[in-house]
Amino acid sequence: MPEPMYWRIAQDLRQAIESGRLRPGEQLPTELDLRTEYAASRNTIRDAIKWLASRALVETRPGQGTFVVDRLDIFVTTLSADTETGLGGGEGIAALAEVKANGREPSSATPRVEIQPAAGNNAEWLDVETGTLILSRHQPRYIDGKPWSLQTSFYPMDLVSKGAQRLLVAEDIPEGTVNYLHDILGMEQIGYSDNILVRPPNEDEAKFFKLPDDGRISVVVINRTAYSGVPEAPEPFRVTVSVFPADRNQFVMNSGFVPNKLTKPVMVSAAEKSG
Amino acid sequence: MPEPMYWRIAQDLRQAIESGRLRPGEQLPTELDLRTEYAASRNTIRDAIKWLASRALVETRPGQGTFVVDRLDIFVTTLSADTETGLGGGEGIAALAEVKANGREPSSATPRVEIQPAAGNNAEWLDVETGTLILSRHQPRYIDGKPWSLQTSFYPMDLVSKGAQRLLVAEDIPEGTVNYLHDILGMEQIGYSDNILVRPPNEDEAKFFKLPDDGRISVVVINRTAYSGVPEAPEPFRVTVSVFPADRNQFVMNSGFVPNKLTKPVMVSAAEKSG
DNA sequence: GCAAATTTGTTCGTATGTATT
DNA sequence: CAATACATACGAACAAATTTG
Repeated sequence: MPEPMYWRIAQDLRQAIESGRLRPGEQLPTELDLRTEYAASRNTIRDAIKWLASRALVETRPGQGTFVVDRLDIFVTTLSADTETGLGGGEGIAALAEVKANGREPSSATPRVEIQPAAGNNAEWLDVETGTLILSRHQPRYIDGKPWSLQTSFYPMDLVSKGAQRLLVAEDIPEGTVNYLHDILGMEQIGYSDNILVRPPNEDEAKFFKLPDDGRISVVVINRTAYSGVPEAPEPFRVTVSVFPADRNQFVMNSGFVPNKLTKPVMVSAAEKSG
Repeated sequence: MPEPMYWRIAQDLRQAIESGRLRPGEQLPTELDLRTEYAASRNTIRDAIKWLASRALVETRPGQGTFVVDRLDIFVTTLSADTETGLGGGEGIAALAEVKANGREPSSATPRVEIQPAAGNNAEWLDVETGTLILSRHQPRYIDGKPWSLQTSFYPMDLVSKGAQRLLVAEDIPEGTVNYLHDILGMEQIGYSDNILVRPPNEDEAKFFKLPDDGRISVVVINRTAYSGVPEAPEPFRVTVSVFPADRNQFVMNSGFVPNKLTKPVMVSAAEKSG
């Protein structure tokens, strides 16, 4: 008996799920049933279920039972710039257009606007001294009414003093801030740099995205620094931090010439081989 | 008593970690010590520790104890094409150069070459019928001797019959296959499309990357389809699947004009706010 | 190299609480 | 309200891994 019992039970159930014997959405036998089926104690059964739950293969619902996870509706965001509009992927109109092109309905909540001292990453990316006041606009975004991403943009205050007053207003800027800043200040976004990382969600994020509060589903964080000015000396004028739940989002980056087709999500089978 | 005891204990320990009272690498009190400290049973203490472990705040080592996780050495991979070589980010020489530019030593194991029927994603991306034989080259890659990524490339067999014999040989192609195919067949890589997703590791991956076998650390999968031919009708000639552990890798994508500086990893503080 | 001590891992049993139907 | 199902919490024993003497 090299492997612990809870592990062998978990493998058996996993096999049942991956083979399709237990279908997505289907309920597993109750802990008590499994207890007799495998001749193990309830705690051991629970350990096996935890093994499956931590891998997002099943989910438990108090008072109801344990269920095979339903495959989520994956959404794909294009991060590279739109070849036609030149707009950055995932930004303003480009993002909305992509959502709509997939036959889904985007919406966003009223932004929360704050003025705060720059700190850490933001100060560095915006190339300002720590403590310099900057403007932040925080906005939850939805697809088909379901939480999709949490987005916070940071701007130097001098954009406001130069005339971009609408940045201060807690109202959506439907045409996108890139377009707005271009119209009002003549600023051109000449490029941007995305940093992509994965980490466990914090409490706010878990709550907003309705992620299980055990941290097993990570979030993908995209830190975008946008530049204006001249190509020889790009100057940062905006930092946008977007947070997406990792279990229902994929990202696409195109470079050079690629076929112009709608990007479908990649099917990820649990049995996938890489070794 | 609204919150369960294990949760309150976990929060207390989390606070100790985030405040710096417990430093990275430091050992937590043993389960027995915590048992008396919090006047709880050992199982309850273990539930609290599991809460922390599932969020990658601590790690347990059998026979030793529980330790605050040491911050990992984050490596940043640039996915966008090198503006000078035009080579795809993360590919062959470009990848090696990036690693070396960071003062680190890249290496890779001997590739495993196989001929197999195309299936699923690969068949679709390479635009061949399911079951068509394709060539796969699988290669583990290391940085400073530590496992960094698992990479598998798929090629249509006709590249071999047209003369790219070295693809069949289980030997590294140091100049990169893009350069090799260009030299031997005159093929030009005119673009590529990356699909990025996050999922739990499979068993092979967990073993290779030495990830905890409870699935709490995900892997980032980058599916790159590379195209050749003419811009009006790009044709796929290679699919590369790269798998990276999510806890020590970040990715950068540049678009347009951005400052030409070495990309540093983003510091991700556990106390990060987004809401 | 071995034995003892320490520490976490696994497994059982039991009781009570909370959410849902 | 009652039944069902998962969640939390206690206690206990032995196994396995590691360090220490």
